[in-house]
Formats: sequence, C-alpha cells, structure tokens
Amino acid sequence: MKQYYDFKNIEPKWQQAWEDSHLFSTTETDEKEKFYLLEMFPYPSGKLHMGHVRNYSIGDVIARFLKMQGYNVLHPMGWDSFGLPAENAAIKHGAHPAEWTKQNISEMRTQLKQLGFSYDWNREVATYSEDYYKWMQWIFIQFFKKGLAYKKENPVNWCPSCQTVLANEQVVEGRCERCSAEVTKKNLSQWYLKITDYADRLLKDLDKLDGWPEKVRLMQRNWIGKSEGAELDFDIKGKTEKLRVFTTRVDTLFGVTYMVLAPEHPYVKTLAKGTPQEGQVLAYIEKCAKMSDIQRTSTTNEKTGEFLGCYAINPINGKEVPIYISDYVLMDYGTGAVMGVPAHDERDFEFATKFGLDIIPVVDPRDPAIDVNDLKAAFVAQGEMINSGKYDGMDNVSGIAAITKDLADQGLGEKMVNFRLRDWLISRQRYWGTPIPMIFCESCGWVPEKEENLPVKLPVDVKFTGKGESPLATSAVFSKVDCPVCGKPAKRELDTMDTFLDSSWYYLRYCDAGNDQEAFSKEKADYWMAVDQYIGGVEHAILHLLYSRFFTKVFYDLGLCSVDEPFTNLLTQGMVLKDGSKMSKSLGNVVSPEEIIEKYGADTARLFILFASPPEKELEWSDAGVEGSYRFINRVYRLVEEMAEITKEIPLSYKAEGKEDLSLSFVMNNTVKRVTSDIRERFNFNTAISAIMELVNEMYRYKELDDINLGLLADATDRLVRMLSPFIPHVTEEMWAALGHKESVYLATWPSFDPAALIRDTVEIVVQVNGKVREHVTVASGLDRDAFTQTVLEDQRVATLLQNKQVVKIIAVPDKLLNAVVKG
RNA sequence: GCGGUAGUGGCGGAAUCGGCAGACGCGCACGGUUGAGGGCCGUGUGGGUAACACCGUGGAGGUUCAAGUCCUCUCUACCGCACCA
Repeated sequence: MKQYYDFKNIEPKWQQAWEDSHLFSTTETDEKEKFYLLEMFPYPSGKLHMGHVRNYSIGDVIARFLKMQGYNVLHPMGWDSFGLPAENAAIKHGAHPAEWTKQNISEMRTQLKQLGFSYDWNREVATYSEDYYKWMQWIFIQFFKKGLAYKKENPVNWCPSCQTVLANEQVVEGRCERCSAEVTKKNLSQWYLKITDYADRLLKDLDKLDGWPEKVRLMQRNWIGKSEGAELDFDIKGKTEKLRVFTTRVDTLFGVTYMVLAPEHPYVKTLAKGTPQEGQVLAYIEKCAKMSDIQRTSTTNEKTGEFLGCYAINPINGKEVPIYISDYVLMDYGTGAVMGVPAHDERDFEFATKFGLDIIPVVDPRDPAIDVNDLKAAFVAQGEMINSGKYDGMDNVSGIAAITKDLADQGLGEKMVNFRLRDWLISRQRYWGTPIPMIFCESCGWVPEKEENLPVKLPVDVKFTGKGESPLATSAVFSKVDCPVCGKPAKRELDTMDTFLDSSWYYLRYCDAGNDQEAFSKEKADYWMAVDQYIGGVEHAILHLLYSRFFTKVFYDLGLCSVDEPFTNLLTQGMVLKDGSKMSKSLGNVVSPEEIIEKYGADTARLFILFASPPEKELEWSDAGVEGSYRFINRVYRLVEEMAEITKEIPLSYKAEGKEDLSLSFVMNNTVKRVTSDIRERFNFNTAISAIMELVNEMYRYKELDDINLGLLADATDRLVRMLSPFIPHVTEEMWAALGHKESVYLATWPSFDPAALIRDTVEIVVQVNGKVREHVTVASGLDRDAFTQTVLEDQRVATLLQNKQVVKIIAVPDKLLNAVVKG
C-alpha cells in the first residue's frame, strides 16, 4: 500500500511538540467549567492490547472534543501496579516484582504516548509507589478507627493456585476469578471491610446514577441482593435454646412441616448429642466440610441431609416439626436456619419429597388447573390463604404484613432485612501489595501503626516461593516492632491488601497527585469530583465499581470529600473480537497495537477502532477495515494539502450563492451539527465519522465543478480539520499547520453551525399510496398541513398517480410525507 | 431455573420521536488514469424482473394510513446471577 502521508515522521514530531509545550497539563480554574474524564487505569502486564487502545481512544476523543468546546478537562492516567502477575514473574525469573512492574510501565507509557493520547502526565499515579501506598495505609487506618475494618476467623475462599484468600466477588462459579482454579474453604483469621454497613445506601443511591447503563445498575442491585422479611423464634422441644430463622414468606408459616439447619450451625452438635442419630449427623458434617463450593452449591445435586433427632415448635400454632441439617442451607446468610415449607418453596418441596415429609398447602392458587392437595411442584406465586386459622381467605401478600405484625406484638418475631452482600475480605497472603499497617500486641490487641510512621514499607529481604504463608513472614526484620500504644514488643500483620483497595480511590489521587501531606486535598477533590465520565470494561461492573462507590461514601462520611458517588456517567465499552471470539494468546487471534501502529500509524488505528462499531458494542477486528481508514486519512490529507495551496490568500468571509454553494454549505453545517451531537450526546463515534466522510465526498464533488467558491471551500476545510482532530490528532496538527495556523489544533475551538444554512427553500418529500412509496416530489418547505397537502396534490405527477382512484383519506406530514389511502 | 441484551445485504454497521430500510465503510464488478502493477478518480452493487410488479430487518400473529421501530407468542446467540430461605 502506497504511503501518501508520512505518519512515521508526523506522529513522533507532534508527540514531541505536545510534550515540550506541556499542552495537556491541567490546573484548577474558575474561568471554565470543569470536566473530569477518566478511563480505567491499566494493570501493567507488559504491552497494551487492543482493548486498551479502544478504551483510551474513546476517552481521548471525548477529552479533546470537550477541551475544544471550552471545558477545563482533567484527563489523567496511571498504573494499577500491585498484583499477582508481578510476583509470579519474580518467582519465575528471580527478579524483584518492582523491576518487572517498572519495566512494563515504562513500555506501556511509551505506547500510550505513541498513540497520542492527551493525558496530563504530571498527574501520573502508580499504586505500587511508596507515596501512593502510604496514603492507602492511612486510609485503611481511618476505616479501622471508624470501626469499618475488623479481623475475624472464618471459613474463607482459598485459591490453591494463587495461594491466597479471595473476596466473595472474586469467586466466579466456584472458581478463582484470576486463574480459574477451584476454590476451597479454609478457616483463617483475616481482615474485612464492613461494606455491609453501606449495603442500603449502595443500593438506594443506584437510583441516582441515571448516567450509568441500566445493565450495570441491575447487576449491582442483584449483587447487593436486598430481601425484606422477618426473623422469628422457634422453641426446641425439651431444650432452652431457641432457633431463629429468617423468612421472606411468613404468610406460609402454617405450612411449615420441618426445620433445617446449616451443617455449620452452632447448635447442631449440641442438639444431636446423645440421640441415636448423632453418628450420622457427625459424619454428614464431616462430609460437607470436605466439599468445594462448586460441589456444594450445584443446583443439580439431589438434596441430602440428616435428621437431628429433635423437634421445633411452630410459634404460630404450637405444632411440632422435626429438625434436619442439610447443605442447601448456608451458614453465612440469614441465621443459618430455615423453616421448611414444601408446598411453597421449590427447594423445600424437593427436600420433603426426598425425606417423605408432609406437604401442607397454605396458599391457594385459585386456579382450577392446580390441585393444592396434590401438588406436583411447589406453588410459589400469589394466592389466597388456606389452612391458616384466622388468616384464611386473606390474600397472601396482606397475610405477610398481618402475621409479621401479630408475631411482633407477641414478641415472637420482628421485621428483618437481609443482604446477599458479604463483608469484603481484603487480606492477601502475598507480597506484592500494600502492607496492612496493623500491629498485634499481647496487651493492647490489634492497633494501627502511628500515622507519622507511614508508610509501612514492603521489606526487601523476602523469599518468593509461591507456597505456604505470606512472603512477608520470610523477612528477618519486618514483623518485629514495638507496640505503638504501650511500647512492648509486638508483631506486624504479615498479609497485604487486596489490590482492589488501591483502585478504589485512585481517581481522587489524580485530583492532587503530588500531595505529600494528605491523600488528596479536600479543596482539589471538591473542584474536580465527581468524575463526569468514566469509561471502561463491563467486567468491572461489580468488583471495582462497587468498591469505589463504597470508598467514596466512607470518604464522604469522614468529611474528606463532598460527593458520595464517584462516577456520574459510566460508559462500558465492548470487547475487541477477531474472527468472532475474544482476542487471546491461546486462540492465536491476537492483533497487537504495535504492529498496527508500525504499519499504518496511530491515527489509523484510532480511527478504525472508533469507526468500526459503537463503543458499547463488541468490535470485530478487520484488517481490510483498517486499510479503509488509512485510505480515508490519505484522502483527507490530499484534499487539505490541495486546499492549503489554493486557498492560502482567501479570507474566510464569503457568500454562499447558487444551488451548489448552498448544497455544500448545507452539508458542511449539517455535518457539524451531526458530529457534535453524535460525540456529545450519543458517543456514537462511528456515525460521527461517517458524517465526516460524507462531507469529504461532497467536497471532492464540489471542487471539480466549474464555478466554485473558494471562500466556502476554505471554510469547509477549516471545519473539517477541526472536527477530525479529536479522532486523528497527529495528522490534523500537520494539516492545521499547513493551513497557516501557529497554535495547536487542540487549542482551537470546536466549530459551530449556522442554523440558517440548514433551512432550505424546498424539500423533497415522499408520496405514498396505501403506505407504499410511489413518487418523490419537491415542494416549498415550512408549509402548514393544509397548504402542504394542497401543494402536493396539485403536483402533476401526483395528480396522475391518483386519477381514477377514490381517495378515502389523506395523511400529511409537512416537509416529509403524504400518504393517500385509496379504494379500488 | 431467574434476570438482561441482541438478531438488519457477502461483511462491519446506519435508520436519534411510528414516516423513503440498507447511510458510511469493507468486499465485489465495470470504466477512466497508467508502459504494466499498485495507487488514485468515477459508476454500480438486498432478492427478483427484459422492465415493471412484487418480496425483504430471526419466526408466527396483531395494532396502525404507515412497523426494523409498538404489543403478544416463539426461536437463537451472548452476558449476569444461581440452593440467598
């Protein structure tokens, strides 16, 4: 392919010029409206992939566009640079994780600069640097002081391959989110953040986030999983303990025919003690303990369980029901105990059928097709209450309120809300993360390191074995410390933090990146926050986006910032595919940004990625499509070069006259209008680009005419270059300079359009007969309905079309269409 | 199982409020320019027909003067959640 414009020279030249003039650095000012545009920062894994290029190209177009529209734009970049791959590389190659990470950052930073993104590199942040993790530790201590960080021993998710614990959110279908190894359970003492304290606010405030995709809000809603119900106490026959259960269906209380506890429930061993069933019960508990989450939570499993040998007493009617244990009851949700209502719960129905327990219907479907006394499956929909004493005849929804109130009045139960969301387990038994700044003292318990001693630095004398305990334990010096409270010898926490903590506040650090006195100043955070537009992959819909919302709310409560939601608008970009599937090394379908930049230049890569698909959709990579984008840039380049030559001395003031002038003027103004709204309101860069292509086609056509208006053509060229500059910044700088400008096109204003030029005297409209297009006629524009109808009907061809036909009805849409409904 | 999103030419996609389906690009075909090739410029390109007619937005119904767009049912693909009481 012939190279017309010399991108290999042009691109580095302008990148250097931008850097030398600090073009993209931003400061706070009241003179302009601020706009905080943020793309999710990358993990420095080695080199950029196409997903990065797509993410950052989208962001860069918006940033440059808004800058030209007069906003004070904050557009920063940094590195999510703690994490396991660095440590694994260290184990494999013997180098320190910092070396590996530093090397990758340097390489990826170079690539980002090669792509011409308008980042304010003065604000660059790397989470592995001491001046970042110092403040991470400070933040952790504030959480601790507020009672939002605690340590407890619990069965936790353990990834045997990564050799560390995982948060609930990092377990996907029972497997490690990172490496897909099957997750097992381990009883360990670990640090947690109390995100559950914020469950209600995290849920409620989703309603405020109308700039987020509904899909993401829904995923978060489901993840938080609020359910409203009641807790009630069942007495146990012959014992003093009471069994507390949580249910959303108190209306089915008369239908309880058994009770079932989680195998881990604290009462189980005592209740079974001395019963004939004790042996089987203990064996069952043993069996469950050995199962992985995948086995245990599989819905295809047949129900299993054991009778405990004792009975519970239903508080509403005094009825005795047998108590079982079964692994379908989870200890960490609700109370770990469930009342069994086989008639109205699918799982209970299955369990009761298996164990031959009674099935008592208490809600009547009022459907002749269903025989309540011979249910083939649980009936879970709404209906009328039966077999429920004084509540009979009530609809079951009212029944919930009525029974809850009656039980509460008698002190037997209370309204209760439960969440699916669990507290966030943040300890990791790994080296390459922020050390948890906590110290254990025999006399004082867990106390935080003194703030003036931060950061607690990662020790360098450690061994990376990838096995067993935390690598920090292998340091000879790290753990030994004096208690900050009483001064006695004490020990440091040896685990590091989940790296998702680091990425939960980086957007605040960008506001005040160099600050060595605070994590960020409130003043600067208040100026920039919230992030006006956030852009990234949908894979972060739960983890990162939920944690960041949690952090922001805590900061808000601590008075550190004035917003309680971090991201006002969210754009989730689709994946980059090749041959129908995600680019991956194992499939061998990876196209590297490097080779595309080498062959076509950064501008072509950016243009193709934005043109091929709207940002939320998946993007199918096409080498031929890249060629097309390259061809288009060449076409524009030739046009602008020619225009620069011809129009050098032409002033921009001109008068558009005649059909062809008005036509080009219309297309030019309309293109500005379309492109502006496509970028600003819809983020549909693909249609913005195609509109610009249409303008270019029109300009090519126009310039070959006999009598052309050079002023008009110069104006079109000027607007064309401005409009293209956010997409293809390097080559448009070159064009802009060729057109005689001394300043960067980045500092130019975004073109406006003249609404008067969009009004045309005549308009081509469609004439339909019975809804089918039959004629196109040209009429004066702006007529009212009657005048429009009359004018169209007077048209000779329309009259011919309708002669000998009986017109029943005329539908007229002025300036658009006329539809004649005819008979015969 | 529950929830969500999407299905439009050979391909990526467009149609923003119910009003000309297929913009723009790729590919393909033909013509021009050229010593040739490449490149560039131009024309054509949903199916169908000699030309009309007619058919056409996953499928089947429906509402409407008018449906890719709204409603009902249904198929397929992808995504999320999944024994949460």
